[in-house]
Amino acid sequence: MTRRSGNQALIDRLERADIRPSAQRVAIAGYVLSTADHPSADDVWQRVKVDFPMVSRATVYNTLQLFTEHGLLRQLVLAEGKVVFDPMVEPHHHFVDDETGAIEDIPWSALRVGKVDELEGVDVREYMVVVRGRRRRP
Amino acid sequence: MTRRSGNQALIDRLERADIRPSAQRVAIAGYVLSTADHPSADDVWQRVKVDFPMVSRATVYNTLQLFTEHGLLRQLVLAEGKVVFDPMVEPHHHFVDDETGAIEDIPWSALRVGKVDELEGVDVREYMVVVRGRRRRP
DNA sequence: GCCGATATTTAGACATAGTCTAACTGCGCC
DNA sequence: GGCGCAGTTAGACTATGTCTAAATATCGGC
Ligand SMILES: [Mn+2]
Ligand SMILES: [Mn+2]
Ligand SMILES: [Zn+2]
Ligand SMILES: [Zn+2]
Repeated sequence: MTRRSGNQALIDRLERADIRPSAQRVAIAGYVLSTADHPSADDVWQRVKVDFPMVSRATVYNTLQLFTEHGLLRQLVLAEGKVVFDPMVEPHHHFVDDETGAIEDIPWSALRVGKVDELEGVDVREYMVVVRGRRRRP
Repeated sequence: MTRRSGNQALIDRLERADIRPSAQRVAIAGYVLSTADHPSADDVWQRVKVDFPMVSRATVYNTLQLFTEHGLLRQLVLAEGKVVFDPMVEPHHHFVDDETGAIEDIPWSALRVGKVDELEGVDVREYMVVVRGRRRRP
């Protein structure tokens, strides 16, 4: 299965991450590596199927796992029953809307967290602030 | 179904929270309201069944939900595939051990978070720092 | 270009957390 | 004692995620 391109940048990105750019992987990457949403695996599957109806659920799950292992995505667990994927792999914080469940990024510099290095007896790998509440009506 | 007591304090606590203290609810409360763990619903079920073998899974789920609605517990989602319950309802932060999955409380005063009130366009209900890493070998 | 080896994809079975339903139990009140 | 209701129960059902075994695509050597 080959794909007419415009996808060269995406293919390069996968190859730089040591991932063979199969058609399915490029299709999945095309959505998930550039979204500002924080989609679940099934969200990604639904979206990719629009352009690529034959892609299987297993392939989407496997591919998201692969991208995560190769540092292109992060997995987040912020709400019940759903792992979501985040293409912003640099440290940042998150806001979770109580009403809609939407997850939004908060830039690292927008909040200030102190004294993490004073925690006793732990080697910290990462940390983030999770803010919950409501987006204000405009 | 009646239960020999020593449970009067627990019964009072449920009644103060406007919850009728059935035998099942008292048994569940006896574990979940005083644990330092952050147990899942099925963890609670397994534990309560030791002393109370006939309790059903639905009752445990319903009761934990009820306790949460009445402010005796909080639900946390910090790792995949499992909602956990936390009897410490005051604001605090959490450490998640990458190796064991164990969740530990970090007192509110142990970390310092600034600029949350400067976030634009959101009404903040709560926030916490989630720290991930490894507990250091002693 | 063909061929065997390897990597990837696929459908569907399986596992598990959580929800829902409909029947049953037991207590409070007449 | 019988009625009504809150609470409990077993089990069916749903949804997310994992696993398997077979099919397919790609690659490197010829
Ligand atoms: Mn979704
Ligand atoms: Mn558990
Ligand atoms: Zn993010
Ligand atoms: Zn806690």
